[in-house]
Amino acid sequence: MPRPPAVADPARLPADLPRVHAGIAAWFAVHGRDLPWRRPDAGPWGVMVSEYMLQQTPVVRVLPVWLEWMERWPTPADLAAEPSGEALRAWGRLGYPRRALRLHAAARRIVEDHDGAVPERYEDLLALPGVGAYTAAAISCFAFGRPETVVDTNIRRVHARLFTGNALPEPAYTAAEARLAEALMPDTEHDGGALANAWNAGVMELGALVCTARAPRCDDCPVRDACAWLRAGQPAPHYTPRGQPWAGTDRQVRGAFMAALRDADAPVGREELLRADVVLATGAPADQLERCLASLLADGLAHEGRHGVALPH
DNA sequence: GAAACGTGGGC
DNA sequence: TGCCCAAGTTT
Repeated sequence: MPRPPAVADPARLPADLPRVHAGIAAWFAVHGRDLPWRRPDAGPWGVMVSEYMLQQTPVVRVLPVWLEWMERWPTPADLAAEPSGEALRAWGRLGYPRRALRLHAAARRIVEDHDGAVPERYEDLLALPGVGAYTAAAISCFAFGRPETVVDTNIRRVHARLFTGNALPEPAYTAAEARLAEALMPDTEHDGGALANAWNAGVMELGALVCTARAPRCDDCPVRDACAWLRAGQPAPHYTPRGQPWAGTDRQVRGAFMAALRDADAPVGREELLRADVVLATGAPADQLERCLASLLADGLAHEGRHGVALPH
């Protein structure tokens, strides 16, 4: 079986790639947001917490929760010393609460296996619960300046437009995209990772602020002259049918149970929990309520003891 | 590889 | 109003 080429076809890279690098770096230096986890005093743990919270959740909703977390748990050991239920409660309504559970588990792993310090290496980060390819690269690069190739949804969209000429990337991440992303990384052998950090962060920020999914602000783009999508006349995206509706789903019902448990300061009797206002508001039938509660218990997002159901210990 | 997994805001 | 989207990971 032939190996794929190590880098993207050089013919597909723009001849003025260095100019693109410089343009985005300069734009980022001026327009990049002053987010607290980008400040030097945030530290690796601050970066790590932000990356978990930002998985599928917008910056504006993460900001206040991140500030609370960093004040309350300034180190992995501080979080590791708490019951997991405290992490779930402090997670609030960020969504996908298993991220809080995994971040708590990762903090305990860091204390046990890494002497309480967030690991620097991609492979060590990848081994932590809740850390996938994106998050491992992001922490390694943004917290430690390592030249890892970071690819998130913003970066995929910028690449699709700037270099491939498509309005949006395909739903599934392809090997060709990964090769392109690798090939685009600036040569960072001798600069301590500063170029890689600026490139990854700059492209991501460009995607978040200018090269947005809908209504991109191309007039404000520092690399519009090099954009394959603009050159092609901004062809419209072809939307692929999306996932299930929200109303009536297990996700809605599970979310309602978690909201009820977060608001309770003591275990709630099973019958009382099933009749909580937020739970009843879902209009879900009894069998669905039972199934969802059972799944939350199985996932470790809730715990049932003698006195009722509560967030886990 | 598809499907599941929360929540809220924008157009 | 409904559909789309938001710094993904896991099974």
